[in-house]
Amino acid sequence: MDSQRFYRITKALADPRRYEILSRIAKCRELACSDVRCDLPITAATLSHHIKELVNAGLVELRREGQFAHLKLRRKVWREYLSRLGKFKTAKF
Amino acid sequence: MDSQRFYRITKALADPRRYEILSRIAKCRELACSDVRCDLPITAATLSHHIKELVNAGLVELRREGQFAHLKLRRKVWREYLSRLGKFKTAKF
DNA sequence: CCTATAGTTAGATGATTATCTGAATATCGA
DNA sequence: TCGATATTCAGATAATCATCTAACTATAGG
Repeated sequence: MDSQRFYRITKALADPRRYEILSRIAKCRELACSDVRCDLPITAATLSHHIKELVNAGLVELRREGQFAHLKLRRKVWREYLSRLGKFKTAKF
Repeated sequence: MDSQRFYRITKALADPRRYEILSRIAKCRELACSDVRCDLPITAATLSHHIKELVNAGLVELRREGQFAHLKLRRKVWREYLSRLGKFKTAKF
């Protein structure tokens, strides 16, 4: 994982609303935007903005099918992110 | 680790400069502010601001001794953060 | 005491960004 | 074709925040 992706992911996680959105996506195999939003107090436009950030960061994959956009966590990327964060502390104290 | 601390940490990591600062602190047992800053292109005031965020997030411990403020990564908190992030993905796909 | 060094605080500024509204596009079902 | 639903886009706004300068406190060493 290169630094640019790493920082984009870190930034993407930093907004609580976006984190919640990602969390919902992660709990399912796949989820449509409208299902993500169901009881969140945000407009569709705002959700669309957050989804774009998550896709840009490489954390979420978007598959279009008819009227729907299906979202999926890219679990490999997520694992790579955790792995890089885990290597952060190099010294052993 | 409660949600407030979790979000503060996530936010604290989201600025690349602050991440670099934390990274420097993590590589040592303890480090003075001036040593953290040595070759960073920021003013002492800016560093002070970042340090405050890291301390507020609970990631860094500050020990005063004479003119110096010694900084140390709170490794237990860091481990707890990683652990919570790791539990993020509950579904198994 | 004086000066240099370490760090903090207060206030200003400019950039980023989360959110909205309103309009647009696309697809589906009747 | 018409209306409903899903999503996106463009532009505006308000909040957040990284950074600076300038002034401040505190300590160490002559």
